[in-house]
Amino acid sequence: MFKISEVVKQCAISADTLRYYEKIQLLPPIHRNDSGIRLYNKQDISSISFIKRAQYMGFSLAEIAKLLAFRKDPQHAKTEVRQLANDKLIAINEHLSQLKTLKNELTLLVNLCNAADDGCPIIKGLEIP
Amino acid sequence: MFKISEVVKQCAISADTLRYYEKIQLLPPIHRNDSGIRLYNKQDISSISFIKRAQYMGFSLAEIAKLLAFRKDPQHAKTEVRQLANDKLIAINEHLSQLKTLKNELTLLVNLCNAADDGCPIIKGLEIP
DNA sequence: AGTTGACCTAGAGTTAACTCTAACAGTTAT
DNA sequence: ATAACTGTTAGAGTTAACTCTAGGTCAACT
Repeated sequence: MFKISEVVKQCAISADTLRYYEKIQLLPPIHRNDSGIRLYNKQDISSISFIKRAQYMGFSLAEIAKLLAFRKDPQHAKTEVRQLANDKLIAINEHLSQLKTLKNELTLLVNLCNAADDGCPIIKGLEIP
Repeated sequence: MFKISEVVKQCAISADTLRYYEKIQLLPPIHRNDSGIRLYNKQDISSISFIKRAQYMGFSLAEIAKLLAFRKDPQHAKTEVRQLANDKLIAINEHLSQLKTLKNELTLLVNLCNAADDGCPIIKGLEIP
């Protein structure tokens, strides 16, 4: 059983965020001691790690809530979760190609900038369209 | 001179957004006719295109405000704008590598999902750490 | 006994970038 | 002339995901 400060350290998350997750029911009501202090158990820690990892992987908290629900009933999860992941992959690919384009354009402009005498080519580049 | 509805079509932007940009002084006060109707001139259209393009390129409205200011005084812009673009490039590279990792992990999990019999490997994959 | 320090709460504030609402005015079409 | 359309405003609401504030309790040290 871990007090909130221990979870803060272990999971690299703020106490506010932990309480917030509980408030929005992303986490279940956490067990309390007689003084009302939250005591997180291993399952809670596992859920928090799950949340952080899923978040890093691009899932929103709303999506993570579904994933956590599915985690309790894996038999029924397969199709829906795969759909969720597939949708994410499509979005990520779109995002990736946009970022690559942006990177190329910016790199070009920054390089041009090193050579230019008059004005700033970054500004000019943005003016073209 | 273009009425707001024309700008909406030409620039693929909402009237609300145009008025919002003027309110936050990203755009200058737009010329009005006797009835108080906004009439955008070519310079305004150019600024709006500039904004949209810069936005697509990953600049925030706050950054774009600076770029627009610099656009009026290109002589002094070079260093600062290049710095802005350089910072953006660094952030984009970071973002790109994170997205690539995420894509690889998700692809792997989705592929595993096709083969699994018990539970959902996406869920299990998230549980590992 | 007193003072930190960690913890608690409800609720407000933050951020970016819109988006919507209500209520009104002027323009165009029939 | 009347209905429909397009425009106007100030200001409130939205979204996600926190983050902070004020005011309080409780346990541990000095």
